[in-house]
Amino acid sequence: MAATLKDVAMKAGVSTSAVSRTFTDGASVSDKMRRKVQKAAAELGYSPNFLARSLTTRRTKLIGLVSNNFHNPIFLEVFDLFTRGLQDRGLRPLLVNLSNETDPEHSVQMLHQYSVDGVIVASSTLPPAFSKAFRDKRIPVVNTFGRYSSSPEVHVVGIDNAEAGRMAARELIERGYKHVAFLGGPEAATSTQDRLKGFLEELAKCPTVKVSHSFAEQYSFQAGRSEMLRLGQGELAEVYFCGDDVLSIGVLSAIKDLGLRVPDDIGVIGFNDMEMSSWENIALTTIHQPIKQIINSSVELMAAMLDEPDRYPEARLFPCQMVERNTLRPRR
Amino acid sequence: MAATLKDVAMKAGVSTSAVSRTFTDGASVSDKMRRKVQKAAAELGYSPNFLARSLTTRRTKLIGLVSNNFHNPIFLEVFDLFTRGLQDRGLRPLLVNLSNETDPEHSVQMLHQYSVDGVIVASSTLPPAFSKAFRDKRIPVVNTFGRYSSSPEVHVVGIDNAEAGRMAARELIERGYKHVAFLGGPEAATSTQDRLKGFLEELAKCPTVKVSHSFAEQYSFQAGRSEMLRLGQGELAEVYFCGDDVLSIGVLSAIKDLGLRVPDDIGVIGFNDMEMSSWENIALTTIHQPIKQIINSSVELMAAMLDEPDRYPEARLFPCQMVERNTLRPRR
DNA sequence: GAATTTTTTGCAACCGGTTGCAAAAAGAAA
DNA sequence: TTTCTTTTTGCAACCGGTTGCAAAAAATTC
Repeated sequence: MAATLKDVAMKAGVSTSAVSRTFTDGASVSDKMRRKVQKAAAELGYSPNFLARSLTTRRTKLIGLVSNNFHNPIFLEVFDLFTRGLQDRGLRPLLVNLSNETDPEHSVQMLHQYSVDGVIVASSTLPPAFSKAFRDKRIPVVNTFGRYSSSPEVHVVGIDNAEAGRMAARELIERGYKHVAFLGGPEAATSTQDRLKGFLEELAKCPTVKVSHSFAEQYSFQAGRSEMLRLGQGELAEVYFCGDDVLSIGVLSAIKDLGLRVPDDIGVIGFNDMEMSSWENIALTTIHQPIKQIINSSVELMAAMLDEPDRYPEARLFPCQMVERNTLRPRR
Repeated sequence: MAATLKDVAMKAGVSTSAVSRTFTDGASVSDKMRRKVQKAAAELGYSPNFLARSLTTRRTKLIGLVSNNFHNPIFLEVFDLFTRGLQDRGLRPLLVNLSNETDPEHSVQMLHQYSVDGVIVASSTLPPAFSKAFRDKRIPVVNTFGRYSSSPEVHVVGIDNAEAGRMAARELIERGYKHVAFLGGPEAATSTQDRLKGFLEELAKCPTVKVSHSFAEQYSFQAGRSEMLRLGQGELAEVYFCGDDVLSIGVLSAIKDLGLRVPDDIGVIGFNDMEMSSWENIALTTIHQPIKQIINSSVELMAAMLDEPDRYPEARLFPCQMVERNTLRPRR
């Protein structure tokens, strides 16, 4: 149906190579030829077929964007930033939702079959083995929000979760809390483990502060809420460091139902600083994860890898920042 | 690098056709041959290249998923449902973020160049001309959340926004409100116009009820909040029908700052029923838009169009439902 | 104007698959 | 066994492009 290269060549009375060259930048064509071809192309409404082209160039400009986190509002910001960043570089995101996928290996193969130029794994809960599966197929991969390791096997862009945990601990100590608690996301997630580790590490330096911890079943409002309601049955800590903002908001809701006031009776500090946390009726004090920088850097790194596939793996870590709002008692 | 059809054929000592046929279902191959080929393929780690295949089959299984709404939390649910629905049918979403795209025509061409099998336009704010551009290129298109028209030129799946407006009006009348207001999203959006039209239409039947209306600049918390704060300077209505839940939440926040109580002093009814609206600390009374059904139906329709590209355009409309929570005074 | 260099162009092979067609092989009927 | 059907297989052309190479054309130098 649509016009092909051959049609244009015929119409312009030139060889197919000439047409191909007019549509490839950097190729050798005279101005006269280019004009002639462009005229014919315009008349036929021709534009080159990227997929056919990719067969010889071995470049599709397709990037697999894989995630399993379609319930945390912060991921809408993530998708927005990724799609724009990729588009700005002429790359196209092929979105893969791993939420109910039984066999991640299946996705690896599928992306391979679509000849994606690279894959971005945007998740802090997927096992590192998943990202490595792409590397084994020699597909460039960036694990955004992945676990920091001193000897990374794939590129990781994100934050140092252990340091973030320490930061939260220091903040709570400074504010004079004497009984603090960690309310993490899924226990199996590496981000949860690392944040808890850092948190406990720092608090170990202050033996006078009592520490406890527990986990919500997932990063969601209801999970945070029900975990907090459960905790409300027993003795409560003075402040809760939550693994994620959406969890924190669930916790805030539970605290209200328990008849307590924030931050007077009980404090809450979140993690991520998603847009919603700044809403005036929420006003969550939280630790800001610089997702804009993280994502831009991920895209940049991916673009660099397309030119240099065997780049030595690196970890790019960005510092987090406290964002003071209304859910923690003031500093002394 | 990766093994090709030819490699497998050579290794198995058969023709390339035989290999191709073992990987095409419905093709004529003997069991013996199939086993022989599969063995060789397994040893080489071969799997067919979808893009090369698409050249002859003229099917890529790629579906363009276009949206310009990456800030409304409900769209995370939308993307989740779309990606899963498409994946379940072996289709692959190529995500396009139209937010900062100056020239939508550019996206049309790009999707054409990637030979997508179809395009889903998920937006209630994009002009109908955009969807039509795909149809003009003979690319199957479904406009999800699009405007209902009695003579649609492209497939539309969504709700009857005018009817939704009427529904809201009836609800408020029943509850005895005597001064009601419409607080819509962007005035240019067809969904806003249609809802307002229905709303006014129904209220015109009750001349005793006073009606006013205004618009927020976009579907966002801050837009809703600042519009409500502005309205707070003058005389307020008894109840506000908001164009969207996220807008409503901004409105609720403003009302709180104005020192008023919901629903005693002032009522709010939202639209969409996104997950967040059910959170206990929000508990927004709203009109539920059946997005699950809408999206499943869109995917189903898209799948059907792949087999029958010239299907006569239809409008698929789903009824909305009131969801009673805590932001409206009780029915009398 | 001839010789030399540089640029432009077309030929033909190739990228990794699919498929119509006819020949070969296998199975059924006589 | 022979003949007729049916199934399986391979050949070769094709899908829509790109590209190395050598020939042709244009530009430069003497």
